[in-house]
Amino acid sequence: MPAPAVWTALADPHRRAIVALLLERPRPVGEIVDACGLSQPGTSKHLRVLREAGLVRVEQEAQRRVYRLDPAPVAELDAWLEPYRRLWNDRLDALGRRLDAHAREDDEPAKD
Amino acid sequence: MPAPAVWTALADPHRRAIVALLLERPRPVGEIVDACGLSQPGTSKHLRVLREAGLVRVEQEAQRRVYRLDPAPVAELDAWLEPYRRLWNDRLDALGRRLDAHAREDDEPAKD
DNA sequence: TCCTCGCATTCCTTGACCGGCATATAACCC
DNA sequence: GGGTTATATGCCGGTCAAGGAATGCGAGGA
Repeated sequence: MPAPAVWTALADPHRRAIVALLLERPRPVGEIVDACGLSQPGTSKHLRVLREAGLVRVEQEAQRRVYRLDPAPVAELDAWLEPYRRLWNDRLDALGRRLDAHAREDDEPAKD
Repeated sequence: MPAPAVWTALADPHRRAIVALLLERPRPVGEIVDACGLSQPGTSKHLRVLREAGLVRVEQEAQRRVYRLDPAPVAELDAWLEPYRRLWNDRLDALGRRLDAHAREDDEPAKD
């Protein structure tokens, strides 16, 4: 169960964009500012939210601060999804069974 | 890429609770009201948000309305997570490689 | 037909969040 | 030390969401 802060952090499109940027590689703030077309203070505040949610980590590198994605909370999201995967796996299984059935009786008229 | 509405819908803890309830089985509104300890109108409004995000579907059954989880948006969430899985899979792979290396040179002194 | 049950919608108030601006802070360079 | 670069924080106005109370509305039952 991901921390609620993770959900609220990812609820904002700008922050999801930032997370996507950091997926490619770690970046200093200035680069993020340029990429997400927001003011520097605004970007910094979003980074704060992501930081406090544990989604990103900062590393001070000379006068710049490099932000890096932390995999753990995203992994928790993945774990949260786990029980839901049954939903569409069951559907695929059922579809597979019906396809198998059709293959075995492939010269009978369709009954569906 | 899940619709933004899916993210905002799941950002609320009450709505996540409702989704978890509907994961077990479809339920009429009254049951959801009892379970999530919220007023009936409040619950109904949350259900509306979930409905408009496509996360749930309603089926009128006599005088009751039965809500049922729709797998598609959750599957989109799963797809969104896909590129991020590399993050912790890479870590596991690296760990695995190091374990293999240790196994192969298991009488040499550790160099890490 | 009237009444009741189950649910949705509306109005309202409060609180949270978003974005911009101005400003503080900290590290580096001269 | 003074100035510059890079980032964070505080304040403010606008917007939007959440929860409660009252109400609307359709389906069934007497």
